[in-house]
Amino acid sequence: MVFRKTAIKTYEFHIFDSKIMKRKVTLKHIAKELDVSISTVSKALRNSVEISEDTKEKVQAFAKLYNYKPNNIALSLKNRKTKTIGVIIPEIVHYFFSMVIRGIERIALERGYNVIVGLSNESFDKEVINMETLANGSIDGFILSISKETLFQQDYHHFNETINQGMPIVMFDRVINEIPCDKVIVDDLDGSKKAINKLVSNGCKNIALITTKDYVSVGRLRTQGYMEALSENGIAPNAELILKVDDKLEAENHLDVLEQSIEQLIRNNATIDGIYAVNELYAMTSMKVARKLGKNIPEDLQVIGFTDGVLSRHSSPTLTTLSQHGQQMGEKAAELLFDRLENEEENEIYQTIVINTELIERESTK
Amino acid sequence: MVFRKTAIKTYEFHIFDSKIMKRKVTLKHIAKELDVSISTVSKALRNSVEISEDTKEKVQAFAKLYNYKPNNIALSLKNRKTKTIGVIIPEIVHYFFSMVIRGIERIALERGYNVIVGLSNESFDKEVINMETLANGSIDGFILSISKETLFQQDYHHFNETINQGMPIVMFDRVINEIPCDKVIVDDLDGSKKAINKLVSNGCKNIALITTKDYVSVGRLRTQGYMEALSENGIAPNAELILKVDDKLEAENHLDVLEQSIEQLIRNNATIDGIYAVNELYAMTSMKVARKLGKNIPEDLQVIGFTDGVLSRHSSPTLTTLSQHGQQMGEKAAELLFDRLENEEENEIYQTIVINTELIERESTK
DNA sequence: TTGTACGCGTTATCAA
DNA sequence: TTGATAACGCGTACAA
Repeated sequence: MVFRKTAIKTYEFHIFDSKIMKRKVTLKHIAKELDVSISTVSKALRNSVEISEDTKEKVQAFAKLYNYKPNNIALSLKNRKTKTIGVIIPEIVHYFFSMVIRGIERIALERGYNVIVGLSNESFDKEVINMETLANGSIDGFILSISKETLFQQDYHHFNETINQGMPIVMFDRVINEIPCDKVIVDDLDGSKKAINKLVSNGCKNIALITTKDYVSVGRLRTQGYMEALSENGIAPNAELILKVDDKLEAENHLDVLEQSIEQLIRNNATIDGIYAVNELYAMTSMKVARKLGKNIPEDLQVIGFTDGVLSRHSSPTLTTLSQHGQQMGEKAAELLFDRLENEEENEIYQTIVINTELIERESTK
Repeated sequence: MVFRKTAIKTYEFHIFDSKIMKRKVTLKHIAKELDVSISTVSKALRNSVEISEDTKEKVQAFAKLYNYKPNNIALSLKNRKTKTIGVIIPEIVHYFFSMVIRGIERIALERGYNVIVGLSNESFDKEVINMETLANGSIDGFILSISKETLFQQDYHHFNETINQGMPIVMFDRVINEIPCDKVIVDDLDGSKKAINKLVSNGCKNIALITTKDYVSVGRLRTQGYMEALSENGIAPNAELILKVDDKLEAENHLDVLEQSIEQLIRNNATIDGIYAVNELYAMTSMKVARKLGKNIPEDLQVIGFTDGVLSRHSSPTLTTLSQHGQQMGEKAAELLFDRLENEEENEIYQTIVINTELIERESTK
């Protein structure tokens, strides 16, 4: 086996493991082969001044030939940090969450971190299990968005325990104020106001709201924004125009129930000329039902949805939405976490970063 | 500090670290505190018969009190396996890929593995970098789908090197036959035939194809299926009816170009009564353009798309599609990988599992 | 300039 | 029944 390093020097190494190398080569292998000590190899590879040029060249040539790479696990154990973070989200087949992951991943690659993804599936138990299996040394910190079940049960002990063990958490979108950690949220209240103001200034007098039950914090805030914005515009909120969908209905007929509820809402309130929905799917479904009932969009009825996703852009008519900037949220969350991890002194001051929503006007509004 | 284990025994432990425990507790801490050796603690916690009941109870009580959990990194180093796999996909904000991840994650949780996700972003370099940063001991194996750029450049050295180092790979969807590894693919050829047969039996005489350039293997196979199915139905393929979109156009105006091309296609061929598109977006866009040109769907024109996603289910009219069963593909890929990792003897026989497509009929066909 | 010893946290083997 | 030791792979302080 001949390895030519320069025009001048040529090293000859006998093949040091007659069977094909299947296991990764370690410092130990190299040391044995070149008949030096492990630490010499280690130093040589890190170009230490302690080692002679000759030895360094020889070692580096050998290492390159056998494609030596330091073992990450050993480094993690030694350094007491893994350069890996855990991301727990309720669902991945979802435009917003996958955008967040994309943002996290982008920053992680940039700053040399790996990302372990865990799905809670909106279940409290899975959220706990996922966190426990990762909190045993596998990762340096968490980025997460709380599952609906956890929000509903209001059991947050696993977050507090994790934080107490010195593992930082950054929460995004679905957060709990009481937990001491950094947070990245969207301005749900302000977003709602933007939407309602838009509808009002476009001439809407009877704006319906399609939202979720109140235990999902974002739903509650968006509802609150709707109420406040109406008041600010001198419009008295009408309970008749508010539809609270139970989104725990993960049953087969979830969509049917949704459609029926919306149909009833529109039928019972013929004067509805605007709909504000707290997510894209509710908005899409509203448009579908409205058209079925003979309403033209946006002439008879204008629709705005929270959460900008693929559906909004490709529906007919295309949907006016509030973008949450999911990727930006992910990037921000990642930066907060990495900064905290790399900051030596423990900082007990936690930030909450608010990402502004953006009204993206499309065909469903005038 | 009193810890009551049973009605009979009560242990009293003095708080062994007066400041609040921030670092995770280790065997060493426990050993020191209880004044026994580390190995005694280790054995006691694993309920070894070597250790006396008394000691076991005491150690276990203490461990529970301080919430001891073995450090995963140390175990990984010792066992030479991490129980973690790497998943490299081109894009995560994509229904199919996120379904695959969901499938992988489900099996991983079930079998006690963690999942590190890396995004290649369709770039060769990022694919290589992602693989290199993970192949240094962080994971036990890969599941991946090849980036378009890699397919285009046909440079597969990183796959071969990884496999040669004894790290197994399972490829899904976008695979290369020549690489020695397990594979999970969809029957693109057969799926296309199902679609074409459906359109033909529904009365279509002039079926257009909207596909990608040939270097994406799935696009090529789907095109081939279209051709063969037409022949089998006694219809001569017409080059005029085939539109090959260059999907490397990631530019802002990508969608515009797509729309224009499709509009031209339909204008130039007024007799088109069926469109088969190799993905959901192309199919949706076709419907949109067709309606703009005054065609009724499905009366004048029937449309089928490959890849079943959110768009198909919520468009108006809803779209008939071929489902790839992304979640099932992910589950299968994960099982193949875990089985191989847990099988002691090296098995040089690689499987290719073909997942059947399913035609999901909706409103865009009669 | 090179090598020895130690520690990261764990388990397994062997000795006491 | 318990404990000392070695090993997994690495980096570094210190000794030679």
